[in-house]
Amino acid sequence: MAKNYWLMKSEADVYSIDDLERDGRTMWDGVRNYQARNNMRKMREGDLVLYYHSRQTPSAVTGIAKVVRESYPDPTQFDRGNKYFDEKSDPDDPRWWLVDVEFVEKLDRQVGLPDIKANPDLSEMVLVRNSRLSVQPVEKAEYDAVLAMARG
DNA sequence: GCCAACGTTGGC
DNA sequence: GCCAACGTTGGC
Repeated sequence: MAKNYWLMKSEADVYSIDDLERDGRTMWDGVRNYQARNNMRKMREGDLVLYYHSRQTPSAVTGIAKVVRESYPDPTQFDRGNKYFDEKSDPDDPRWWLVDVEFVEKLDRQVGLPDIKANPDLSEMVLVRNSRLSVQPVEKAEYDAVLAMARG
């Protein structure tokens, strides 16, 4: 099966590419949106991820990560007291799933949203068309185009 | 900090 | 099953 490409958003001041670099890998917990969850369930080990910072100016792709563990139930949904606790989720049929991702690279040059929007080859990116989805599929051509911009 | 766009909830 | 009300995300 061919490798797939994705984009995952993180609030820059909550968990940045620098945090991922320091930790090496992380559980992508706390996603509570069905479309985003469904996308994570489609991820396969080795898929590559554009790491995107929202809530910075400008928001931007700042790095690359890799899927290193395929989807499994998000433990925070069963952890009463955790901010992501979901009392409606049944342990025998978990509602929320996540993947583990590993740090690959921090981009020397971030690719800002205005630049992405200005690139006609990227006008169909989910990021441009539905700005709120936090885990999105990315076409290989789009992935390559973003990295080409990062590398000048 | 504001608010538009979007997703979810719940009353009917 | 519709849709108004509400909450959240994220660009600006």
